[in-house]
Amino acid sequence: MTDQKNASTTLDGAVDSSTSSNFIRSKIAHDLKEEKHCGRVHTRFPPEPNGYLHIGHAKSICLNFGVAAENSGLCNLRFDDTNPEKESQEYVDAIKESISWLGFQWNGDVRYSSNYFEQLYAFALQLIESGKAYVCDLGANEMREYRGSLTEPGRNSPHRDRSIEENRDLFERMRAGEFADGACSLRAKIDMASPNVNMRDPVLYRIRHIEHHQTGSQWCIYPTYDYTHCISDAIEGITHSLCTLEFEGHRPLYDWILNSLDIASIAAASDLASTDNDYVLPQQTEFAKLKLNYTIVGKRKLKEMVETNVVEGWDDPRMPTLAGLRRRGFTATAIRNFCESVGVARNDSIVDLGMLEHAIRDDLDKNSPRAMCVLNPVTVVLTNLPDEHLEILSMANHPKVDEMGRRSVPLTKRIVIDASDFQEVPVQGFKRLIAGGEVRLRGAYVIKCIDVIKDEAGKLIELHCRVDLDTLGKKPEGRKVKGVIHWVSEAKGITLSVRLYDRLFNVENPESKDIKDFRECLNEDSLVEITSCIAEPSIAEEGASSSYQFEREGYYCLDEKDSSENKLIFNRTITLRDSW
RNA sequence: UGGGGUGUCGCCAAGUGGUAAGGCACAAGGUUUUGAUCCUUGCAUGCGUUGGUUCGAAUCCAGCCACCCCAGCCA
Repeated sequence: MTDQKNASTTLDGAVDSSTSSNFIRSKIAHDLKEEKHCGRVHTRFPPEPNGYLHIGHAKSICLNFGVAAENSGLCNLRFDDTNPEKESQEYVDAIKESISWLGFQWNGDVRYSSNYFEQLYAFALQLIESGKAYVCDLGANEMREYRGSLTEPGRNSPHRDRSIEENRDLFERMRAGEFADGACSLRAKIDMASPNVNMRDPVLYRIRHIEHHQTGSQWCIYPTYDYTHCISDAIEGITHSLCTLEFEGHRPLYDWILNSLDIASIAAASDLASTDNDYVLPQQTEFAKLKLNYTIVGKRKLKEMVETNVVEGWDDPRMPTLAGLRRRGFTATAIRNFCESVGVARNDSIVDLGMLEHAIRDDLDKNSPRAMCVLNPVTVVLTNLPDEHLEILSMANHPKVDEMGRRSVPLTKRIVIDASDFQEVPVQGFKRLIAGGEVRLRGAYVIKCIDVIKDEAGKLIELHCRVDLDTLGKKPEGRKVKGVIHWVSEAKGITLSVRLYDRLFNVENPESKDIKDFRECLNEDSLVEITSCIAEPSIAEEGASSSYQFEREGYYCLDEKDSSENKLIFNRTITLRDSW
């Protein structure tokens, strides 16, 4: 397991404690008051290990772990691994890693639905014995025909009335491997005419002669989600089974399965068997998924983006995965605050990316040390300084937090400033350096541009400026200088690369049905790399932070994966707000 | 067209019959050696719509409209 200590990358690690009411919190409070589950609150986060976790999962994680913690309850981590075809150990590991990073600790050992395969099988036998399940030989296509449509009832399978003995025998032989994939399945005997198509004799078990990442070749029949999920919840003593809205129509099935089983046998198979709690069945409650504009959170599409190299991997900093956001420089605190601010409701909604951006700026502003880095360097010669001038200036690491200490910044005769901070003929409202004008060098002196040096083609070579030596730490006399720009010593600065990230898609809703292929709306400029940036030397010193606010530019973090000792690469997490 | 859901400010979202919280965004001021942060102010006579009940309705009732989910041996 990963270290939970470093879960939060912030200094204080505080998550906003201001929580607002939502219908799930209210329901739990109500259930507690009624002593519905003997005062217990036990939730679970149940991902299928078929991909990496993304920002949408973060909402569910925060909800499940959050409501448990708020009520002195527990939250399990359970991998819903009933479809080995799409799953892998790599995903299991990545998911655990992301949850820990977010700062949550699951109750006890990691669970797997596959832990319960033997119990699930026994319960299936129980259903067969009570005449509530049967083995059906219909193929997938035939089954679809028999199911009817949204407006027409289905028809009973010709195998629906097999005897209990025959069903038991067939099911045992399914397990024993006597049948090929798809040859038959175990189905619940409910109602082929139900207006809820989920209740038209759903499949409980299917045959798959395939290796499972947890159980190897032990099984060749695998239980379906609908059959597995409710029973797994019941076994783990889950009180509140929280899931997203699309499972709403499955709730009657969730309840049907649990109510069709002998409750004493469920209680006996459950984690609560050895306690003196009265056994109460879990209840499913649905909430709306988190969607973000300009973002795709569909696992299938994210996977496709990885596989077709639209991005460089699941942890590409442009990805909405937790691994990607982390590499981009998002903190766990920011993500948790964001999830809290978004709330939990039943409305289909698309949250504005601005909310996520606010959450990360808010956290980083409070906790990131400041440094100066010039992205597009232009040389400035401070003409009235001696050639060998070397002055060490002390600057605060944070403008408001003294405890973050100070750093040393060298000033030399030749420095660099950003190309965008100089305009020979300024546009209206420009308050940086202009020919003949003055500007403050952040943390240092006021300088005045006295000469603009160009080559024959008119291309800017360098700027000659005079330093007003009487302006260190004080305002110049008799005039006001409104502009402040950042700078770095040309000789003492260190060269590094910076990756500027932007949204991956240039349309608000890349998951909209009007868009056939997400490739149509890819933002070509989602990654721009600049390789000749110059930063103050403190960022490469022993014990330096891995994330900074590069003043006047934005928040950046070291890319640990691609940086090497002689080549630092910083990822831009987010720009500063820019109201100019 | 069957069933299940949802409609409160540009985006989230509280609100559960007593006269529309909050956040984001936006706008205007102020502070500032980051055009950042911070502070202050503004931002729904209105709660999909039409009727009804009531002294009083976003909240209750009826109709209508819009959108979402369900016809995998996926989850």
